[in-house]
Amino acid sequence: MVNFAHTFAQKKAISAPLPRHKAILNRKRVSIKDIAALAGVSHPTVSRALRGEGRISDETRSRIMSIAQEIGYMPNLVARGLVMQRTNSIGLVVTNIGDPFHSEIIRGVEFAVRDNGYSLFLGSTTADPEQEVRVVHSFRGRSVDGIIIASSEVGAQYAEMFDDGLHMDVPIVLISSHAEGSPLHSVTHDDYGGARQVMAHLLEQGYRRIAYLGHRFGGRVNAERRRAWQETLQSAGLAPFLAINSTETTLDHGVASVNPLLRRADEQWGALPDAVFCYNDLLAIGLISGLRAQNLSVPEDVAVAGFDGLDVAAHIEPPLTTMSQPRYEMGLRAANILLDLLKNHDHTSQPPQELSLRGELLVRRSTVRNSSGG
Amino acid sequence: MVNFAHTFAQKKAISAPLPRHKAILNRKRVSIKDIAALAGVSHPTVSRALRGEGRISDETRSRIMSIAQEIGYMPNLVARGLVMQRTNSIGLVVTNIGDPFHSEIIRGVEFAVRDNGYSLFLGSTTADPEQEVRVVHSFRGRSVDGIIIASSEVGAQYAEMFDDGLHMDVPIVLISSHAEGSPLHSVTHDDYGGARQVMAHLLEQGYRRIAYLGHRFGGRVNAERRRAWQETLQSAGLAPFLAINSTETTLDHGVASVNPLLRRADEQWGALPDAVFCYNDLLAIGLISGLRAQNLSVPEDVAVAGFDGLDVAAHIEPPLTTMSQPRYEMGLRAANILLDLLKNHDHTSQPPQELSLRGELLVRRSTVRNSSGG
DNA sequence: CTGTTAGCGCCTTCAC
DNA sequence: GTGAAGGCGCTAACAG
Repeated sequence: MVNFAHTFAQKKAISAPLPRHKAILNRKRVSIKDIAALAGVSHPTVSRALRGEGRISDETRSRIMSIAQEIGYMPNLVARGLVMQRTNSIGLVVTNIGDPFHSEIIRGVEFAVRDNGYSLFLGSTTADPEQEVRVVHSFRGRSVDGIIIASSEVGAQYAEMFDDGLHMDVPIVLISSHAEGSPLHSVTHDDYGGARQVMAHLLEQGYRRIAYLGHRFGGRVNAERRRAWQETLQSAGLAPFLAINSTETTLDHGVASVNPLLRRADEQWGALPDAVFCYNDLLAIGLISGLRAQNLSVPEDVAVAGFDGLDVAAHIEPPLTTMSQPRYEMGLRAANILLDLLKNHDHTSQPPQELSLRGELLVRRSTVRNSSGG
Repeated sequence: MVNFAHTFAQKKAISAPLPRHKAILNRKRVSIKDIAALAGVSHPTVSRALRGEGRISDETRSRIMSIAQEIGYMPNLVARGLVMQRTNSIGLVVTNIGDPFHSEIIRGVEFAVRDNGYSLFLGSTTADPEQEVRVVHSFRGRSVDGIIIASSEVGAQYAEMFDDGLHMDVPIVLISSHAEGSPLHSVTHDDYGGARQVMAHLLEQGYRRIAYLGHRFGGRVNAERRRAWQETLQSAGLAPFLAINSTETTLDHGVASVNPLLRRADEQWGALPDAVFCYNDLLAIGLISGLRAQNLSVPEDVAVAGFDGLDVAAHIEPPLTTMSQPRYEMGLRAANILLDLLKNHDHTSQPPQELSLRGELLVRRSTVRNSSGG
């Protein structure tokens, strides 16, 4: 089906020298010394030839190249990393790989990283700050050239750890850090602005008793979304506020939030909430499912809005109104910031880059009454 | 919030020696030579002390340990990897990180790997065989100790590439390979058996015109599910068969499958299909969404069954009947097989391990008429 | 118990 | 243009 020899022959020998003959890979791995012996030159010469660097006669170069390809030479990146003090690898830390928000970030980072010839270490933390620190340190032990941390629980404290901000040996870029005020490179989503948009939409639709279903351990991100909710209601002269906090942001926790939510609403308003603004889509989708199980219909009885813009949000019933974050792009941009920093050999002198991206409000039926739209 | 110094003090110095004083990490990274100089011993002695190996007086050992901790020593895993010919890292190849099926596999692998002190390289292929080969070779260049490949498009051909099956320098474990008959270590799901269960359920519910919505590039996996579908219908004396193939397995492709499906059904049966068995949950959820857009109700007009057991499948409307694969466990088991192989220094002599896991049929409302269950 | 010597595979001065 | 020597940080073999 796939002709590997052919595949190989088309690539530059140095970047991915594939063996002409299968079976060659079985031998102990060949080094530049082996090539040198076969070519009758010294290994530094082979090294230069393979990297296309230095003045070398075309004749010896092509001879070396063809031998390299013949015996299936493949540069040892570990050895190169040791001498170069640069591994061409970066580490990515996420809290939960299974969460669609994070998996899109991983996808973006992976693409950018691979596209630039780097390799990617992946580690997860399950939102445990100590585990996060442990993973970051393990990456440093691996001598990665840079680190990206999504949903950091530690955030600004890295600056303290490393004493004076960015002056650490390996640059760090944060994505949607849960921690406050990081003097570090970062890519964030405009959570406050986005949440204001959602709230404005809900008010415009005529909802007044708007509850917030938040994330107890959501740190800065949750705080921003909640603040937008609260300020919007205050500006509109609406009170009291009803907020519930979920300890995790899974579908099941969304379902489980229905009862406390309805109970609290009954206490405060003696009625159902008009609408619920959820910390994220998983909670929102779970909530809708739970409401349906209680024979409450969305949006007629209770409207629901989410946050994130998961693909599946468009395909549930009713389709979910949500603030779509450019998750893939956030990963991509974070990786590009890091790779840029790495080009500058002296990344420690760079001022912190702070990039804030805007999402897009996707209005769907879960918040729109008297409409057949989707 | 988090006291790093404290966190560190509790760990063994060798595994994660954190600095007592912040700011120490700013210095050029310290090596065992620095410690040796401070302690007035030779570096090999430091090396031995740190690894708790060899006979060393308790006095010098503890002196070395405390100096190491004091100056924030951290072993350089690149250097260690070079001399040990073993990096304590493994590579994981997936086709699409964003796909929930793969992200759960990643999660399982990552957990097992980290739990055993290994690091994880991640690469994706977008289902391109050449890209898959490229990623695998880049991992070999990184000198990973082993490789796990999910949904391989190449599969058995690795054996050919490496001439005689398992006798390659780095062991490979396949998860749900799309390619046929691999003489390689593998973890698979019993797709044929699982699909038989789904089909038996559909027949039992009285459906007769059962279509299959497949994955054109699903290889072995798709073939097995489709074969189960076809054989079940044949055994039941049902024909003709209606199968549609989607080029990708996304929600949108599920939506887009509605029209060709209904057209074909009209041609073959002059009626709607009774039920549609889908290659996976994403296609199924998209299909349901698309049917709803045409004012067709599930399961009354058309029943729909999926495959994978995504969490969200339980929370859409109607809840989706699906064959739940133990995705996380598949990743976990694959990693454990690999790690076991790695303990045996001579993994080349091991016979291929082939593990087949069984899923669980989750019957929900999308295939059950005249019922209020879910 | 500890120091000396050597080398993993590669790159980078320098000479020639 | 090319070879010789040295070292990245670590572990391994052998002395003592």
